Amino acid sequence: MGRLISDTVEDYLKMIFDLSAETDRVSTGMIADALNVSPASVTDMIQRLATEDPPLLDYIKHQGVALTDEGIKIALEIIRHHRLIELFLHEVLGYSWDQVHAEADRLEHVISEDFEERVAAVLGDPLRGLHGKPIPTASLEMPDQNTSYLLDMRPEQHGVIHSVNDDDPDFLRYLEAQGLVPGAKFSIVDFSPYDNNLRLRLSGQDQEIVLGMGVTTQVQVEVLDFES
Amino acid sequence: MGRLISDTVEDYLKMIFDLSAETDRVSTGMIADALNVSPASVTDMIQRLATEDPPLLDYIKHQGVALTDEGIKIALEIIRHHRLIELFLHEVLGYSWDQVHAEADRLEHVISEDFEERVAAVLGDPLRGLHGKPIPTASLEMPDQNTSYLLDMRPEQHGVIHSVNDDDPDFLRYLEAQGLVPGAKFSIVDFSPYDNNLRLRLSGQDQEIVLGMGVTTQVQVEVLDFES
DNA sequence: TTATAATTTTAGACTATTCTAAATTCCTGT
DNA sequence: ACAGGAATTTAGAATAGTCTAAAATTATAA
Repeated sequence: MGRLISDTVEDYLKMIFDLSAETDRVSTGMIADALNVSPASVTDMIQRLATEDPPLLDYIKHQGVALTDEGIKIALEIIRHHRLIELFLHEVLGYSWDQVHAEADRLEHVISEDFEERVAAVLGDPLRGLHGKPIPTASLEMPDQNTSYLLDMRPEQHGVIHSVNDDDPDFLRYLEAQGLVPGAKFSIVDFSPYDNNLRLRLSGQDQEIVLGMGVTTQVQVEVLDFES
Repeated sequence: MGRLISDTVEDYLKMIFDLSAETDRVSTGMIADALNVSPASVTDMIQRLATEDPPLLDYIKHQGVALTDEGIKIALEIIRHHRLIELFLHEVLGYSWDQVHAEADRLEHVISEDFEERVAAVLGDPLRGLHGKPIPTASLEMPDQNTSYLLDMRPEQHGVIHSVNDDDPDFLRYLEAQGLVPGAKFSIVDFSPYDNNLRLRLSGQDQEIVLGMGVTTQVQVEVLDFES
């Protein structure tokens, strides 16, 4: 417990956790892009984290990294902070859903366990964040969510928006304007295989909307068995 | 405005502001003691801050430093953050008055202007902090408070507790147990010139309490013209 | 007023994080 | 199977902040 983890290290671990959703091993280049630092800096850092005691990363030269259990624990702690803070900023201080991310990115590193607990209590121990993502539990379990990407849905299928990426305020305002918020139900009307565009209709709305990969890769859904 | 001020620099400026209440020029040694760093580190830092553009400190070798107007502005910004956050933690999250300081010391550096404004609004733009100290206004004016130290009061005088130092949780719990909280009225009963002990009675209480310099130097009061 | 003590400053070094540029390794396509 | 290009790693350096030990300055006090 008593390890001294810098904000920078926390950012690396959190980002590697996110990127691990895509690939088994996360490459130096992916991390560098995501964190806006040079690949050389990433190599330095991951080598350091892999030789910590206990190691936070499992690193194989030229093959990228995977988080160790220890690394996962730290990442989940920060992700829990982040999502609780986002919800708190919205519920208690009236932030809009596109404003919360930047503030949470700074606060997540400095709050105490006590702060975390009190915020969770005020919010009623929420299971999901403002953008739909699950919040790791106090004992750092990440609930399974049986979701898929909107990208992979096809005509005739029905679904409900589960969660969206929270890091781009413009994108979030766009989604909200379209009604693409967690909980919104929809049916797929058409799919265009050449550009991967999806045409869908939100339940309760007449108009159809067409979404390209810039959107469909950023939105996670639950597929429903029938229209409801 | 767009200067990049590190947390460390903010801590130096805040501390120098506090110490400036005592002396005109603040010495290297005082800062080193207060921040728990070596005198050599302080010399390095104050030389740097005095040669910033614009300078944050006015520094004369071997004679200590004073804040420039620019330095004062930054210090007041952080002090405003600190005191708003302390109040917020108490009012909204139920922290006790001895718990708030450590948390505020970390949060004060990372909150945005937006956060500051929203918290101030939720709290109703308070003028005084949890421990009685004035809160700098949004435009960074520090309200005058016409107070003196409890230390300097003498028998027959009456007063009201204005504010107390917030940085020692044990001390704060002790004060609370004694009823020595901002707003409490009292009369001085006796003064012992050899040990500087003061005997006083809180209004509404029969029992008298004796306080030494360890307490009376840490408590600020408003002197009242008559008992009320 | 001069020696001694206290304080402050300088010098040199360490850690964390970052960078650029050069070297190395891996992968892919012919 | 190997040449070229892409990705990664190494090497060397910068900055912010800290330290200890030594040198310099100021203050004290006989």
